Amino acid sequence: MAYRSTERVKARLSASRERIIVAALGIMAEHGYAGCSVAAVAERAGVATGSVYRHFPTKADLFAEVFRTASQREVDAVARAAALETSAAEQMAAVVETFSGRALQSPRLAYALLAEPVDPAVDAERLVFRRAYAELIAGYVAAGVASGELPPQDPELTATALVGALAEAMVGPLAAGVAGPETIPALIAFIHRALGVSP
Amino acid sequence: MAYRSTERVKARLSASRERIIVAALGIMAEHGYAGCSVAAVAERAGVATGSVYRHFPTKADLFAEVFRTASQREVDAVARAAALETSAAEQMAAVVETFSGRALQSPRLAYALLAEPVDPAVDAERLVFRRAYAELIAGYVAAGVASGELPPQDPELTATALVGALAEAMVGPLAAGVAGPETIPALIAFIHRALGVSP
DNA sequence: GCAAGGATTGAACCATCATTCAATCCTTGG
DNA sequence: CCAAGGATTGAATGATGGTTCAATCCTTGC
Repeated sequence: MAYRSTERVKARLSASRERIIVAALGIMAEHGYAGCSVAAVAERAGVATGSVYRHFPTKADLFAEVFRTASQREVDAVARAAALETSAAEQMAAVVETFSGRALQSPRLAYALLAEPVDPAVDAERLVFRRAYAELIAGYVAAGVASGELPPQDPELTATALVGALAEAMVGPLAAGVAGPETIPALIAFIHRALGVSP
Repeated sequence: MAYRSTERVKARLSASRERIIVAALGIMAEHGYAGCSVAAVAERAGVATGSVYRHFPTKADLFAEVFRTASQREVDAVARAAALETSAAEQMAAVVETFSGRALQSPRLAYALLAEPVDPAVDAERLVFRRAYAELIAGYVAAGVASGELPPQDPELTATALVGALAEAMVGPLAAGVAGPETIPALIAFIHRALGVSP
């Protein structure tokens, strides 16, 4: 027994794995999911095609993880921004501003995460992403209802519908490349009405 | 010149074409877009694989037309139901009821039309579908704003966001197979709030 | 330095379908 | 009935791109 994987090797392995994920994310942000062949990801990561399969059993598994990582980052950013606010109305305004601001900052990535046609197995990960947003929003809605700031409603349904509204309202601007400056305030107004925020 | 296509032949051709579209729709409704190989469509239509290409230059063109046909049917049904109502509030309630009712009636088809991963060229057709709904709704919203039933708002944005909300709220139930009986009334309540319908 | 065995390579492999096309069948006008 | 030529067939073709694997390289402990 002359070889057993040691810390140094393990570190290199996990660095490779990380580079592959970062490379995949980078290509997604630049060329969308469509540009993400395994060969392209491998080349950008500086490894051979076959090495990708040391770390991920299939391409779908790799991209499930990529989606998970990227999505988590988005949800975290939105949650962080919303947590600075106190009322449900302000929290939701922060959600919209952060979500749209980040999406417009990286439109290609946002489009890939939200709407680009992808492998069905990866698409499933999108549901998780959207549900994470919905959970976040549902929390704010429930608190708002409990405190009397918002009228009685099913927080889950409201949150799900709002996620859909937000995503749909962004797809147009993302395709166009920019959103008119009035889009985001108008969207916030819409969402405030939908929540039943009293004017 | 001993052969020139005659009426009878033209009729047979267009019947074939129609059968192909119907077959494609049927398979979509039963097995989703994923089950729609050209060979499967051809077999169901009772023609050879190659004959499909007498009528459509590519598979994407075939399915663009299939999506267009199916979508138009949906939009028409919704428009017909909404046209029976007079206030924006009632019109939107009719939109939601018709849309969700039909979706839950043919969940597989609804999922394919709304959210299933498809060829990018076909996906583009979905945008048209969603925009058609948005236009329809925008008309009702604009009328409601003009009559003073609804508060001032950008009808296009409201309509787009509502389409997103509606679609998103249906994806869960479509995946689960059924919607709880309270889902639709709750969705109507949400949409009424979002429109600013006074209670 | 060396043998053991894991890590890495990248060209070959292969599965999946969309698409094509040579052969065949049918329809038409004479 | 015939010849012309379009319609139809379905097996072969081909493109794509994920996946594999024999060969090679590296690392480890002695």
